Amino acid sequence: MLACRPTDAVPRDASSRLLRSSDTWFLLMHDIRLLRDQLDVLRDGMRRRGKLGEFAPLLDRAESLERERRAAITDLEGQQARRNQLSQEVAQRRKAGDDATALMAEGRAIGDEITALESRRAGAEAAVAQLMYELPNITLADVPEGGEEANTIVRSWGTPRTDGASLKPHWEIGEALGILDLPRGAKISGSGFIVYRGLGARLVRALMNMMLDTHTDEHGYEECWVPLVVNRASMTGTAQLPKFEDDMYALRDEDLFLIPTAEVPVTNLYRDEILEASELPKRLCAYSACFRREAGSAGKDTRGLLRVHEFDKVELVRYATPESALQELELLTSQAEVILQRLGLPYRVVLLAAGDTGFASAKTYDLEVFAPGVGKWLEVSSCSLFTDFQARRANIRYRPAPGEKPRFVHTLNGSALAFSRIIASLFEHWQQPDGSVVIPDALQPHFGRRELR
RNA sequence: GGAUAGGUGGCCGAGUGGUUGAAGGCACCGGUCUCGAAAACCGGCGUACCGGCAACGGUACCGUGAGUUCGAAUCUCACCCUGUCCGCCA
Repeated sequence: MLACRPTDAVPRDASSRLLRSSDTWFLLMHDIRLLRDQLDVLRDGMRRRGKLGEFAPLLDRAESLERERRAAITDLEGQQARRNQLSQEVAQRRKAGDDATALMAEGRAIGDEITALESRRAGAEAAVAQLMYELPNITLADVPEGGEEANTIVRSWGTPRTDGASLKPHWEIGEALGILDLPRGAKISGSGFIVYRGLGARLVRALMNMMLDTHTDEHGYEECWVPLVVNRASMTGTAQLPKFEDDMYALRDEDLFLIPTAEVPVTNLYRDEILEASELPKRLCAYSACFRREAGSAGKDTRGLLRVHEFDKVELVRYATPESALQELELLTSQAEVILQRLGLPYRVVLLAAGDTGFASAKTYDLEVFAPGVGKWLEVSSCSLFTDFQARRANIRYRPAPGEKPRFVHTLNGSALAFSRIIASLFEHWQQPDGSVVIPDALQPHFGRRELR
């Protein structure tokens, strides 16, 4: 139950609403109609991510499979209509006391055809779905084309310390103060697992309270405390699955996963529900531990707190109408920035280029804080607008007005903020020549002291 | 973990093999009435897919999946979830 390992399983969760039957076919990452009517939109989306070469053949295959799927449905439904008609006749004849054996025999034959057509439909459908699962979201028009090199710094705040040469990295500071115990973290769990002790542990608790208090009291978010273990349907709803299963910790005996971010449980809170327009924008926040295998990044940032398997984070989640979503991304980003400003840590806001934007995201701002001890900008927040990409998969809708048809919400989220890198930056930025670390004013009421020493 | 009762539309709730997409109620929308509102009354009101320019026609969906049958919300099996009782436990 508690042992963790990645699984290589394909979707098998009975509660998953995906890939089930034609009635839930619409629950896909993209509106399937794009494949028929606006293939060029999908193509252009992949091109902007610099992945047209990778995805063009896939799109062509998907397009023809989609045509096959519809042809199968047309045939299938024709036969089903015949069967329904026939059954009615059987019923009538029986009622009248007439013989119906010939009709029943015909019905059996139709039944066989239906079975065949059904598997043809299911085959085409599964094939299209599998291809569509591979397709990332389409980035918005104002997202720069290209890869990481096209990321754009949109603004910055504060001034990085310039005495970097004489500054220590956070792990030296933390260990010297006895508040960071990396060797014992490695002993009890493995490398990339952190033990905070004494004032270090208290600092984590203070950060949690400061961030949550700010977002609930000042920004109007509802505080949630959510499970750290979620099922496959939730992981699929926010698009961690099926593509990134290797990055997750999975439980051994049950089809459950440790969350990589509170985004997963919080966004899935309203999975398969229809909200009233008056409930939007929905504003939810949660503290959680986050678990990441970091498969494929071995050797990168191995020291200290920069890349760990378990870290803490306060997450902001919003459900918006499509009309207000873009504005709300700006708002959400600024709310995350407030925390950095209050901690007095210099940071910059980076608009990610299309190729660097996450799989499910349509537009992302990263917040990078400067850590002068290691001389690096650290990503401490990623604020994203997912348009309806997640809402389709998780089937989260709202009714624009009473009596109107439901529409998919637009989901957003952002860290505000990730603790471990904040702690790294905080140690390094606020370190003093005597080895102590000053606690920023805004944190003092939560922390109860003015310095670490 | 054991026993037991259940899972039906936005919500509640009828329905045990044949016009049941599903009675009834609530909510919601439109109307009558009213100075206005409430109440009352009348009408409307699920989701998705396929075909069609459209009007419209068709199909699927009663927790999930598989099966029996000419025909399944209704019968069978498996699984998931919920309630109740017992056991265990922070």
